[in-house]
Amino acid sequence: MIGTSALRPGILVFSMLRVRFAPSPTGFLHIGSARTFIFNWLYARHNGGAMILRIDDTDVERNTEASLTSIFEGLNWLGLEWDELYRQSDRLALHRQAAEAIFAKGLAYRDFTPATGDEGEKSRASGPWLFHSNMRELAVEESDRRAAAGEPFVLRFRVPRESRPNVTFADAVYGDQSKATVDIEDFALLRSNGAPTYHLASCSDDADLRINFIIRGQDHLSNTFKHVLIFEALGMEPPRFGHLPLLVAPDGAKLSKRRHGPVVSVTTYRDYGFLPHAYVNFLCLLGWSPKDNREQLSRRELIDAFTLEGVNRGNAVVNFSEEDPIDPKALWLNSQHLRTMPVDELAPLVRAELDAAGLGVPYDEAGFRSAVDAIRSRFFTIKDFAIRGRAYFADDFPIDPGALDKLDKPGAREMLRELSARLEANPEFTERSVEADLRKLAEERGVKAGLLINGARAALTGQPVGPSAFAVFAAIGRDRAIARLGKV
RNA sequence: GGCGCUAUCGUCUAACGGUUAGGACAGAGCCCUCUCAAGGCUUAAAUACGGGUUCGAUUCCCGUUAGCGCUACCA
Repeated sequence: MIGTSALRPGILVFSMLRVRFAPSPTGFLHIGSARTFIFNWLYARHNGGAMILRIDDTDVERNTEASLTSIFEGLNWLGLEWDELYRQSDRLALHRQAAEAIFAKGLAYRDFTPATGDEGEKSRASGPWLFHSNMRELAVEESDRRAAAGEPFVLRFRVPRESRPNVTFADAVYGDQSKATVDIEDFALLRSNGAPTYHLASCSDDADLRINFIIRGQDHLSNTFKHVLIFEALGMEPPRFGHLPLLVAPDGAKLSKRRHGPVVSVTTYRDYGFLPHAYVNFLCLLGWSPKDNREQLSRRELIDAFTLEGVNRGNAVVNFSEEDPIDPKALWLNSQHLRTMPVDELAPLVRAELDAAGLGVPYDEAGFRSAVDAIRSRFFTIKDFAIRGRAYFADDFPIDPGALDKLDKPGAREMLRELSARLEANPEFTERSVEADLRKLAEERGVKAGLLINGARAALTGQPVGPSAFAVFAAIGRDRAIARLGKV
C-alpha cells in the first residue's frame, strides 16, 4: 500500500516530526544543498524530530557513483548526521503502485502524444501549456486498447480544474500560497519508459516515509501546488512546507557549477582549510538570522536558536569574485572559530593538516598545544599552520622577503648571533629572561630593542609578522631558537 | 509569454506602524604596540520608484521597475 501504512490521522496526530533532505547525486555536494540539509537538521534537532536522508537517484542518465560519494564526504566533513537513510532507486515498485493507485481513481490519464523533444520551447512561446485535450478526454476503452497494444504513453495527472478553483497551502516561510488550478498543467507522473518522474517519486516517498515537514529550496515553491495535488490523490494529508530562499552569485544568478565553478562545492572550503563548524555557521547566516546580532554560534547555540520564523525570503548572495573566491565573511567567521575554539579540539585538526603537508610535530602534546595556541591568533584557516606556521614545525622554511629586510638592517645579523651566544648562557630561557637578555644587548649596542625583536622573529620564523617575539622563542623552544639565531 | 516569489548600507542582516534605520564583514582613519593580527574609538555606506491607507510608514495595500524560480517524458 502506498503511504497509508501507519497514517491513520487519529492515531498519529501527535506523531514525531520527520524532515528529510533528498539530493539527487548528479554532481558534488553543492553549498546550497548543504545549507538545505543544515536547516532541516537544525529544525529536526531543535524540535526533537528525525532527520532522514534520501538519495533521489531515479535519473539514471545523470546519476554517478562519484557524486554519491561526494555527497557523503561533504556531509561527513561538515559533521552532519542523519537518522535514517534511503535510496529512491530501491523504491521503484512503490512509485509504480502510487501511479497505479492514482490512475485507478481516475485522477490520471494516459497521454499517447509522441515526445518531440521541444515541448518546453513550444509552451514558452505560445502561452501556457495545460494538456492535450484529445488525450485528456480519450475514451477509457481506446486508452486501454492502445496501452494493451503496446503504444507508449506518459501518465499525466488530471488537474481538477473544474471541481476546484485553486490549490492552497501555508508555507512556514513565505506564508499562505494559492494558485489557480487553471494555471497548473497536467504534469507527468510516469514517463513513457515507465519510470516515475521527480514529482511522483518524491511525493510517494515522502508519503510512505511519513515526512511531515518538507523544508527545501524556494525553487520548489511553484512545484508544491502539484505536490499538494499528488498527496491528496494518494489519500494523504499533505505535509507542512517551508521553503528556503536561494543562494545566488553576486550577479544574482542561481549558483551553478557551470557558471561559477568550484565556489559552489563544499569540498572547496574543506580544501581551503575551513573548520567544518565554521562553515556550517557561515551557511546558516545566509537566509537566516538569530535576530540578536550574534554571528559566531556554536552548534548547540545554532540548534537552540533555529526557527523557521528566523528564515527570510530574499535570496542571499554568496559574495565571491574572480580575485577573491572566498566570501570574506566566511573567512572572518572561520578565523573567529579558529582563534576561540578549545585548543583540545583544534589540535587534532592541526595535526592532521601538518601530516598532510608532510610536517612532523617536534613537540610533546602540551608543547604542541601551546605552540598552536600561540600562533593561531593571527591565522585564518587550518592551512595557515602548515604554510605561514611552517617554521614552528620544521627547520626548513622559506625566508619571506619582508623578513629578509629585517635581517638586513645594519648590524642586525651580528647582534642576533651575539644574542644566540648569550641565550646559550641563559639556563632559564623563560619569556621574561629572554626579553631581559635581548633588551640588555640592544641597550649596550645603542639600538632600539625593536630592531632585535623584529630581527629575532624574522630569524626564528622566516616571517616579518607574527606573535610577540618572546612568545615565539617560547614556542620554538630553546635549542632550535639558539640554533636559528646563530645561523643568521 | 503565463504563473509564483522577492526587494533595507558593496555583502550578510536587525527593526513584526512611532528608532538619530541597529549589528556584522569588507573599506578609511586614529589609539595601542616589538611586527602583524587582535582589541578600543571614529568615519563613510541602505529602506528600488510612484501612488495610496494612517496623526504617523522600512513595516499595510495597489501599481511600476528589477531580480529570481517554475512553466520538460530534469531534479
